[in-house]
Amino acid sequence: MVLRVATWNVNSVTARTERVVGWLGSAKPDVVCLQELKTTDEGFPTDQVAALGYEAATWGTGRWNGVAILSRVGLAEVRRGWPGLPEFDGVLEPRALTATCGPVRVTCVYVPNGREVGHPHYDYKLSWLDSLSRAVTEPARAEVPFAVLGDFNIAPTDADVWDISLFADSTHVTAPERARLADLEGRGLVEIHPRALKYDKPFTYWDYRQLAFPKNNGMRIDLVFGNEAFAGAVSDAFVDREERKGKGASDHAPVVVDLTV
DNA sequence: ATGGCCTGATCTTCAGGA
Repeated sequence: MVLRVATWNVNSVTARTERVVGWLGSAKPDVVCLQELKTTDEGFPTDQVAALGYEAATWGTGRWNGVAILSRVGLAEVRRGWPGLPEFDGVLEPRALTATCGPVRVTCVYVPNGREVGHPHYDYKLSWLDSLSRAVTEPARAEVPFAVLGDFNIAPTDADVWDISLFADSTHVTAPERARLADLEGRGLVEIHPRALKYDKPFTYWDYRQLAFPKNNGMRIDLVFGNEAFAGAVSDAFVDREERKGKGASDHAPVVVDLTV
């Protein structure tokens, strides 16, 4: 079967409901990982996505963070986080959700931002990523197609930001962060590189400020890592840049991966 | 015009985002 899997940081599913529902209807993904819901489980527009045929697993606690997995090919064995998931300021934040959706198992992640190098949130980001690596060790080796996908808040290479000279001493591009991505690859996951539909680089995020989108001052921080079974089934992958356009857009564009499984 | 954003809550100002 052909399966379309996507990840998208929606920057508030409440503010974005119309755009999310519209995109589901036009892109017709089978499985979607959403990040930054910025609402509670009760606040998620479950009925509106159900009307399009999607089951929804959510983990949202309020104003910050929040992740969901939508599926129209089945939704089973849902797990919130994993044992050993670090807390920040004593709070277990809703940043990871895993589910089996038909033939694939997916882990949806919203990796901590880090704020500034040296900030406690940066240390939290690195610890969180270490915890992720441990959590994916087993599914990475499994025969079931598995992917971890979401907003990693890391640009894998210098080419994944519009101007690396502006990122000296910044989060998102540091060696310790990138080492965590390499660690995922060391556990048998490979990065699925999306095509850009315009310009040369498949950026996934453009700041709302300073005309970043029209200038294409973007970053590629929404990433997909698949195990061998998942990567071997990929037929196409691209960034749906069109969704970043217009009034009421998220500051992130969806990353879409097509599989033949 | 040489700076230009968006969200939700603590709500007319702020933190956080990246």
